[in-house]
Parts: sequence; structure tokens; C-alpha cells
Amino acid sequence: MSYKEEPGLDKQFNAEEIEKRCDAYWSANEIYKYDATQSRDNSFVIDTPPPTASGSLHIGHIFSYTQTDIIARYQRMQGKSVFYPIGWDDNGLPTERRVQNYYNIACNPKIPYDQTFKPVHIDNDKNERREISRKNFIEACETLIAEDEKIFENVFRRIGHSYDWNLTYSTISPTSIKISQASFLDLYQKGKVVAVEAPIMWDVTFKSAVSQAEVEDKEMEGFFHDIRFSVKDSNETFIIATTRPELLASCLAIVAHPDDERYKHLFGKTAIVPLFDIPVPIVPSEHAEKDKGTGIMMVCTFGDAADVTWWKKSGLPIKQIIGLDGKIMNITYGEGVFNTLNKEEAQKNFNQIIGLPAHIAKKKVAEMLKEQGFLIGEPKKIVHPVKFYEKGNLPLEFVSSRQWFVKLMDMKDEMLSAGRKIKWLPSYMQHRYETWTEGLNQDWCISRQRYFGVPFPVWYKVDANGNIDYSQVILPSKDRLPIDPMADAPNGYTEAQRNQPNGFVGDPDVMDTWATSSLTPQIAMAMAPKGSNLSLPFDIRPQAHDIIRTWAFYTIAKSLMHENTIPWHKTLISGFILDPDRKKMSKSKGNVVTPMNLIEAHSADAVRYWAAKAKLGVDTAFDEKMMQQGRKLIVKIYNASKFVFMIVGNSASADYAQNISAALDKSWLKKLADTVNSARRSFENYDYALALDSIETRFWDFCDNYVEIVKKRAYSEDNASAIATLKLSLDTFVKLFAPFCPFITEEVYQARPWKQPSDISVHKELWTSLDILQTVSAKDSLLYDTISAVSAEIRKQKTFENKSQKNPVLSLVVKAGEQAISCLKANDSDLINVGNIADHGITYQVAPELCVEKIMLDQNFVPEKKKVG
RNA sequence: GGGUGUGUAGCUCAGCUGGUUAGAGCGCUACGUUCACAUCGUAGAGGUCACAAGUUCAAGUCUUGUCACACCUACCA
Repeated sequence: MSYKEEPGLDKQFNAEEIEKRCDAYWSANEIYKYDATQSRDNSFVIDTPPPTASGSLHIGHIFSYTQTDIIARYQRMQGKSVFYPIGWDDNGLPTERRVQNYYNIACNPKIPYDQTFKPVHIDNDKNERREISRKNFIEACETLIAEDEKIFENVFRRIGHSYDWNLTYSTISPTSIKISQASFLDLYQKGKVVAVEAPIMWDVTFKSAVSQAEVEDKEMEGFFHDIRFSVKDSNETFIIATTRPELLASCLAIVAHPDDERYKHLFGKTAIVPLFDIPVPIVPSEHAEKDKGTGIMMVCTFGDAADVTWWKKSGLPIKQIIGLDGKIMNITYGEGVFNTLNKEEAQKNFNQIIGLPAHIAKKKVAEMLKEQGFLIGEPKKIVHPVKFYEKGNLPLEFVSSRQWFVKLMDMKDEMLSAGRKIKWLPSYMQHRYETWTEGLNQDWCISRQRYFGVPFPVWYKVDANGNIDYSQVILPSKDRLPIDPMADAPNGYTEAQRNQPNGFVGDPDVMDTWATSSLTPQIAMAMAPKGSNLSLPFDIRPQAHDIIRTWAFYTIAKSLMHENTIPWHKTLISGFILDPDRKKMSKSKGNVVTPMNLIEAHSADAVRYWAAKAKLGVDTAFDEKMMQQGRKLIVKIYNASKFVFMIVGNSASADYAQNISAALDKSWLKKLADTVNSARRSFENYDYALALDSIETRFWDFCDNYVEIVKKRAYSEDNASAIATLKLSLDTFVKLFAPFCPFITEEVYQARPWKQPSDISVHKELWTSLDILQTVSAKDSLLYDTISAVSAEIRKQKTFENKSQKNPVLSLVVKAGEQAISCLKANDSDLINVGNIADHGITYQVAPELCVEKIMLDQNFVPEKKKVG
């Protein structure tokens, strides 16, 4: 496919046309296709973050993903075969929630599959959510993510990200499920993943287990209740201050610090829990602090993580009173673990809270305590941090349940040393990884009681009595993956034996979404063409800093467990986009600017320019001014190119280097060569922002100075050197800017009169082709620097005297170092041209510093236009 | 409580391993230009480089301390 019908540049710059033209051309010619025949050494392999397919892309995505694209494009122009996949993270809770709202449906696994059901988008429906089967629900999820992903793709194409779209993956695809399930089987075999019945953090809204990484603290209002406990066979009482009175019924013990003089004498005695008359031991424990509350506290199952720790050591049974729905369970006193000294009274009181949600039960218990005289004074308001699931809106509960865990606690040291083998950019981001790893206090709970995710490839045997025997795990062979144990029967069984005595049941849970996301390198590799030389570690993992503890951490963990290596050599951590008021941008504020609007308003290259200006890891305030600046640069590139084309005219020869002979041209090219070197150095350090800075500065220098100086000579007969230099300069800038502004550079590249049939795309060009600058340029840029400086002084003087730039200069004195003077004397024709200086008008003097004096302008000069007026 | 980062012109930010009178863009003021330029140029106003002490011939840049903000992490009866 050819690039454009009409050759050359249009009179007017039209960003949208150029963007669409480029996208079509790149895709038709597979410019960004990964070349699987290249060796690993000659490849650059990227573990791209798959954005969550939950509606729309945020401007923050454009920001950080563009930074990666710039790096990918630079590496491609270094001759590397760039492995640059893109994926969609579409499994898990975010998708489920979006689907529920979008179609106003809810999943009920008990309902049978309805073949005729078609999900329809329903806006603002007040009706109750329609309940559908698990299979229908999953199909609805698949329908919506397909739509969302199309929109994402359009935005990424429009902004010019150079993904190889053949490598697109989705985390819910059969391939991803297969890889994720194979990972599970591998870890199971290695003893790294185990199912245990244990207290876990439970979100009551989503009715699912969550992991430590998904938990965040929220500052919550709470109340300290001072409750009087009595001591068995004694008149003594003591006061406990608690924020969780509803847990009284699950109290296991009373603890105080071993050295606490106030309570020492109570150790070994038995306390009586009010309302329920439960006898519990009073014991010393280090984890009680003397100066918190009243210094003495109750241990319940479970108020917090400390209770869990204490309970584990105690060997006491669990008294679970909060159910998985977050409500108080129906409990009969005097049965099982629920002992009491007064069965009737305990039951009467407990009956008052059965079925209530925990936060309402709390109030009810407080009332009862008050009525019966156990509450001292009024509850005291406090604000304290409470653990929440990051997406939940009710506090987490600790409940005991059977879940799958990946054993991480025994590999913390290994994780830390792996983290040190990876280069973190910026380096301080490694601290976050280290603190998180050091602070890890539980294994990774990977089972979720949800629907849209990767199922556990696990069945359990059902015994002769119809009871599930969790110790009898049935696993599929790897060649059966992907598998859904809720739909497929294990080998040796038939579907008819499901849920039957001596039959089997499938594990109904799905995996934590991170259990799959942590395999993005493996998933991406699965998308590569056959015969690829890919392997871990990859070169880079770009990602944002908020998911260091999840995505980065889990990917490193899985890579170590499966392949015994780090997953990538470097990780590039991007910053956030902040509101202009420096708050984290959020949709809820309603001030969201969508990426597409910005692209339309400023052009894709301009939006990219804004992203390219920010350094890695730095949170940046959103600023449209920066896009306007980018737009100016792009228009300038367009116009400068048009001008060069005009001067160059029909000189279509691409073999220009040998014509470069003028001293000024060589001196300018030295300047340009230095810029190439410094930009290359910056890029090698992944400092694309610094590279852009130096390129941009040199480009404006080119426009403002070199082009002005050489203009007259370029129009003259003796213009071969000037024309060759303009060509070489423009070719150079187009390549230098290509990673940042892929559209305008491609447009100019394709429009060059000296374009050769072998010139496919600027994005296939090599930076090594810029080495020609080194051979044709002068040893130094002294001549160019001097002429630029002198002409700037002349320009200044003309402006100061309100004269036209064409106004002749009768005479001036140039003072400069010996070398500069001799160099200038021999090559002053360009200076005379640009300043319009009279013959023999320049007086040269050797001086320590460059200085221009006594500029005499021709006061009789009248610009042409003013003659008319 | 522990830790990391940030604090430079009205705004958004550069300033790499310490080196001459601290920079850019935008904004503002004044003037000019319309030449490839949905422009550009020149000049001006505007900074005690958060604060304090120290090291050094020399500190925005290094050290220590203080303050403010952001974030990470822990605790959370």
C-alpha cells in the first residue's frame, strides 16, 4: 500500500487526516510486526500492562503508555526486533461490576442456563436486577468486554502506540485460562499452593475472600465502649474498652500485658463476659499494650489480625458468630463451643441480634449493655483506621473458611533478593517493593467466590454418604486445559456423577485476577509466532507505582516459582496524572477529559509530547498548555519541512553527503551531531524526556538560526552545500522526533522529494544512519556558534531601533577570541547575507569574550511595503 | 511509629556527577514582523532556588537538622 496519492505536503496541516493515513499505512505494511527470526539479543521484549477493560481509558493510561511507546520506538530504531504486545485485563471483579450495572443483571449460580437470553444495555434502571445463570452471566461479560476492547483499540491506534496487534491477548481468553491453570497445577505439584481452612479476610458485600494486597485502611468513626466484666468467684470487676461490642459473644479470652501491675493478680482467674455469661480465661500476653484503652482487652474470633495471631497460638476453638453474609449467625447456647454459665439469659440476649448485620448488631449490643448496667458512661467517639477491601464499602471481617493459598511467607528473602536483581526506574521505587515484601504477613489467598475469572482446575471426591471429601482432590492432566470443573467432568467420571455419592464436585471458585495477571510474560509469549526466541527475563516491565505490591510483586513471585528467574531486567515505574489542583484524578469528580477529545483538540503528536515531557515516576498535574506547546512544535516541523522542500525543489538525489562543503554547514552539523549523541545517551538511560529536550532545543535553533543564516545562499546558484545540509538536517530531525511524534514525522518522511523507493517508513529507519553526521561535520561548531551569536545581536539591534530585519547594516565591530575571528574572517559571507551587511562593513578585533559593538544601521532604508503606504 | 519523594519566576516544570550574572514554556507589559510559520522576533517586569547550620576556593546541586505537602508501610482494644 502506498502512503498517499498526492506527493508532498498539503498547504494546511491537518492532524486528523495524517493520523488516519498513518494508522492505515502502518497496519497495512505491518511496520510494527515483531520479527520472530531475530535472536533474543537482538530483540527488545516488553511486558506491557494490560489495561482493565472497564469502560473507558483514562488520560493517565495515555500518559504512561505513551512513555513506553516512545521507548519501544527508540529501540526499534536501534535495529531491535521489538516484542510489544498489548492485552486486556478483562477477568475479575471490575468486569463483573460493570456488567451488572450495564445490563442490570446479577449472577445466581442456582438458576439454569437460558439459551434465549440476550444482554441489553439498560440505563438508570430502577428495577431490581434480573438474576441469570452463571453461564449467561459469563456470556454477558464476554459481550461487553468485546465492545469495550474495540474502543480501547481505537484510542491506542489513534494515539500511535506501536503495538504488534497480532500479539493482542486477553486475561480471560482460553489461552490465558490454560496458562493460569497450568501455573496452578505446577505450583500444586511443587507444594507451593495449598488449600487450608483458616481465618481469612472476607468482604461481606462481594461475599468473597480477599488478599492482603487488596486491603486498604480507611479512617472511620467508631466508638469506644467501656464494658464492665466480672471475675468468677470474686467481687472484682474490670473495664474493657472496645470498639466491637458485637463480638462479645465470640470472646475467647481476656488478655493484659504480663508486666501490667493493675491486672497481674487476675492472671489465671476466669472472667465472665457480660450478657452471655461466658467464662473465659484471663491470661498475660505481650501484644496487649498498657497505655491503650484500659490496658486490658478481649480476644474474639475475630476482631482483627492480632486476634487471629493470638488464636493460632492459643489452640482454642473458633467461636464464629458473623456469617459470610456479614450478619450474625443463628447460634444455640450450650451447644458446641458456645458454653455459658446461664444458658437461658445468654440465649435471650443473643436472640436479639441474630440475623442483624454486624454494624447494627453493634448498636443493639451497646443498648443491651447499657440497659443491664454493664456499660460505663457513654460510648466515646474516636476516628481510627479500619481495614477495607479496596473496592468494598463495608469493613472486612475475619472469618474462617477454606481457601487456596500460595505460600509466600517462606520465600520473602528470595523475593527481596530478586527485587535487587531488577533495575527499578526511578530507583527509589524499589523501596516500596522492599517495604511491602518485608511487611507481608500472610500467604497469598488466591480463591475468590466469584464467577467471571479463571476457574480452579480442581474437583473433589464425594463419599458414599454424599459428603464432599476435600482431602480427595482430583486434578486434570495438563492437556485437558483449559477446563471448567463446573461444566467438565474429571477423567474416569461422567457428568451424571456430579454431586452424587461416590461421585465428584467441581471447585466453584475462581482465582484472584492477579493470579492470572502475574503471568503476563507467559501469556504474551504464548501469542508470539512459532519459532520465537523468547524467554524470561524480558527487558522491561512498565507499570504504575500503585500496583507494585500486586502486579510487580506477584509477577516476580510466579517467575521465581515457575522459572526460577526474575521476570524482567528492568521495571519502569510511571507517575500518576493529577488534577490541576494536584489531587489524584478520579471519575467521580466529573471533570474527566477523555483522551479522544484531547487528541482531536491538539493532535495525537501533541498529546504524546505532553506525556514525553514528564519523567518516569513523577506525578504530573494535568496541563493542556503543554499540549498546545506540543502542537506548536508539530506545526513548526510541518512548516520547516515545507520550506526545505521548497528550497530543495526538484533536487531529488538522496546522495547528498558529498556535497556538503561549506564551513558553516559543517560547523552546524557538528552541533546537530552532538545533539544526536546526547539524545542517544539520554535514551540509553530511559530518560526520554531529557532526550526530547535536547532535540527540541536544537530544532528551534535550526529554524531560528541555521535556516535564516543559510537562506540567501540556498536561493543562490552556489547552493549545493546548503541544500545538502538542509536535507541532511531535516532527515536527522525527522528520525530524532520519530519516537515522540510518529505522525508528523511519517508525513514529512513520506513527502520528501528525495525519498527513495526503499524508504518504507521513518519508523523502520535506524539511528545508526545518523552516524553520517560524524563524518561530514566539522571538528567543532565554533563558526556556527559565532555567526549565530553575531546575527542575533544584529537582529536585536534592528528590533531595538524598530527597523525591519532587512535593513542594511553599514558597519559593526565584532570582538571575539583569536580562533573565532580567524575562522569567521575566512567564512563571513553567510553572516553578511543574514545581517544584510555592507561590503567591508565588519571590523574584527581579537578579545577575550565575544562581543558585538557599534552596529550602524542604514537609516535611509525603507522597507518595500512602507514605500507603498 | 518507620520509610520514600517533593518543595526553584504568577502557573507547569528543567537544572546530569557542585563551577562564571539561576533556565524553558505558558501567562503578563511594550514594541516590531507577516518572509516556510493557525506565526515569529526583541525587550521588560517577576526568584532571599522552603528554612537553618555545616563542608568547600566555589552549593539550587553535598552533609545535618527543621518545616510543609504527597505517597508507601505499620499499628489500630
